[in-house]
Amino acid sequence: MKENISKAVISRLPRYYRYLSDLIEENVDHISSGDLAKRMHVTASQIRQDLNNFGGFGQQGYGYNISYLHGEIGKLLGIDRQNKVIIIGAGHLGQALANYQNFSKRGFLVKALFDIDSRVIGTVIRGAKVYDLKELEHFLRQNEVDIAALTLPRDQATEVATRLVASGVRAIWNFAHTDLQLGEDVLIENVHLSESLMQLSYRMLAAREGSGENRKEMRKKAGTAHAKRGADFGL
Amino acid sequence: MKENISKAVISRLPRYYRYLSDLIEENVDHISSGDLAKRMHVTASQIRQDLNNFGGFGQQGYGYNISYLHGEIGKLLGIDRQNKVIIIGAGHLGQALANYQNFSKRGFLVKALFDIDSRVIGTVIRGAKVYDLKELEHFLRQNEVDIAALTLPRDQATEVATRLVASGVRAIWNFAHTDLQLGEDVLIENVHLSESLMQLSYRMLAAREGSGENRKEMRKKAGTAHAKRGADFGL
DNA sequence: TAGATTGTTAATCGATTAACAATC
DNA sequence: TAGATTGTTAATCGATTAACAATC
Repeated sequence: MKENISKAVISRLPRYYRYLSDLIEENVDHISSGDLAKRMHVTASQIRQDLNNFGGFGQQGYGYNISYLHGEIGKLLGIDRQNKVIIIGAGHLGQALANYQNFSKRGFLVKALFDIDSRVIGTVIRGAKVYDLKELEHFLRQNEVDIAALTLPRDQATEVATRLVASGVRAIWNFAHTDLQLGEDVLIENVHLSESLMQLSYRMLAAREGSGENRKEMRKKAGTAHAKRGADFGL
Repeated sequence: MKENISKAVISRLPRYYRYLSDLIEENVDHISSGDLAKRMHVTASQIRQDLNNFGGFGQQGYGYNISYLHGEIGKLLGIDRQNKVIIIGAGHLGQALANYQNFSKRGFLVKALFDIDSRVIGTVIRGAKVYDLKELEHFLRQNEVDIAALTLPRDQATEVATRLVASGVRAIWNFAHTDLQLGEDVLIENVHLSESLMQLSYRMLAAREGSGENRKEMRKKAGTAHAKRGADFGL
């Protein structure tokens, strides 16, 4: 197994895992890189290169045994074990995560939530209690925690993250719209929802321009704008 | 302005935008690529290359005017206009999105939500009404919609997406854990939360291995495992 | 003007794709 | 065995970084 797997490869592993899960559902027991490539709309070369970063999971003339490969990728992703998660911020997003079935299915267990709002403190969400944020350090002394999800406003994120790290948490799943600058030994995975939405918005504009339409003068509905404005701009 | 901007560049634009917003808050009025690079932990070269895909926004010997550059990137990202959004699935995640202030601040206006659960149908979230999903087509005939966010279970995603596209929606922000296969003219931006979490989980394991520890035998807390197990595995 | 810093070309690095010998 | 398909090397493509002349 290679030492440094590139981020691009890692980002594709969960997708392979998902497609293999689907194939198991369909009772397929093996598949070639070529056939999997067709399903996933990638090249067979990429699949073989990606997998061979971790070992030779296939067999010449046969392809890949699906349940074996599924298991191996699961191990790589740490899905074969339990990961204890706490959620800081029990607003809608925090509650959405706590309720999300896909996580517990993959071994991510929400052990507690934390908030500063007395209206949610003390409530229980899918078996996980919402604590007062003041009790964070106390909780972390008593309980092992692998991952902390930050679903709180940007201006509180840095302070809470610092407290988490001081109490030994080494992996943060950050939904706050800020770049946390913590120690080198702290892993941070960012989910910046508004950035994702802005990328979609960019692509919408680019697509409109690509189709020969003008940006400023355009109506929202592509079809309408086309008819009304197309002639003005050399379409 | 170049024709085809790479996905890598586009994905960095919102981050530039955010840092520029922060600089405006700090009343800084211009900055060199070198200083911005330091703040953002990227290379100055990358910043200059990225920006020059869209035009020469800077000035030799001076740097970049922040409010001008901020405005230009905003235009590129489509933040200077209103984008009408509907949300399909008024569960926790859908409600989290509907409540998210950052979106409306950037011109993304939630016009309506849709659900099949009679307990939420008819309620109003930040001024947006929750409709019965049956009324989707009727709503889309009466109202312009730029973006539909899909926050519903995986097994309903494809069907709803097909209906959206049939009714003219051309941009989908997909939170369902599946790859939607729609027409070439339909833009899809995926947010696969569980894949993000799995990547974090992968990196946790990789970090542990990198520090010379054994995976199977290890305790959860790195410090403890180190002391207890380090000697066993050639540390 | 002199100094600073951009815009842009060239060099490097990394990731993807193609090709094919190895082998099941 | 013959055919299929992997694992892996080589070729290509693209993205990042370095360098520097242009210029404010």
